[in-house]
Amino acid sequence: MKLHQLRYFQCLAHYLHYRKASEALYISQPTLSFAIKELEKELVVALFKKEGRTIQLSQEGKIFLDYVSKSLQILDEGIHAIQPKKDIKISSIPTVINSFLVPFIIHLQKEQPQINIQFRSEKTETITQKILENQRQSFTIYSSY
Amino acid sequence: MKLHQLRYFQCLAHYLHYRKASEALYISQPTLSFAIKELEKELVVALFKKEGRTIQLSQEGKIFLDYVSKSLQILDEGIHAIQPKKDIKISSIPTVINSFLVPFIIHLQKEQPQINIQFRSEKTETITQKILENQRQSFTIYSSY
DNA sequence: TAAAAATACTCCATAGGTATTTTAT
DNA sequence: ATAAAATACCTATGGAGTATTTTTA
Repeated sequence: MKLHQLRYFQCLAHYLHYRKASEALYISQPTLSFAIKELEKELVVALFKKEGRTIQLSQEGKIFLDYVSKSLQILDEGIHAIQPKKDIKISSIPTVINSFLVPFIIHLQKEQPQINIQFRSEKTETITQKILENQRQSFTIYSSY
Repeated sequence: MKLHQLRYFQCLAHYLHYRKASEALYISQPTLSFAIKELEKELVVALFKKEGRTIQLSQEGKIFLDYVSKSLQILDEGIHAIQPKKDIKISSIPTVINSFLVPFIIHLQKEQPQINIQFRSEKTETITQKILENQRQSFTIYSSY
């Protein structure tokens, strides 16, 4: 049994549609079909039943989904619990804050609420001076936000 | 992250000894070392700390172990919950029951308590007749018990 | 110096892909 | 006739191994 099979199962149980689920998982439809088939083979239990061109969870599938969801949730909590707090400190000129940083940070905070972000508006000379003094690191974010 | 890495982690956390844990897992010591290292790399957290030639769980390792144990236990319960009840019906001549079947079944019941075993003592002719009538299936168990 | 873990490689099983066929409305 | 899932086949990543080196009590 593989962890990814369980995540795929959970996703397919949600969509009840191989193509849509595979898209949500960013994998191909045959890959998802194969993964589910392998999981069912190992469990010797059909997790889904075909009803014409649509699929439904089987009785065992429903039961298994409950356990898998709880199990994965606890695992994810555990992963999160041991992650060190992440700090991002950004110094920027005002123009960049308004045009680019604010929407990016709003998005980032939604996705990664554990990241602590501080930003301050400063002159270009102050920023470059701090980088040169190694008080800050400089890198470029290529973003489509 | 892989399910086997979590099981390996759990086992190593129990033995706190790579060689012993690897033996309990029926894998080689380097394979265990590599698996744990990969897991730590992915988590960006040291799960164990080396104290001379012995190892201990790190603070994060202790926390993670709690979550992993709960998560895996729920998963295992789920797997068990959807398994159909297994039935084994054995017809046998008395000699075989005493010399071979009894110790085997004692062992099997300990390992697989969900399996329902029925056995009955019968004459060779009755047994072969039942097999021929397809009331029972015949197969040979090669066992070292 | 001996026991344990880490490192360096090799190999193969399988997760993933693309192309195609089968199935059901 | 069309949309969805299954099947067939190929590729490449990484999990497992053995052999060896490094580390530490």
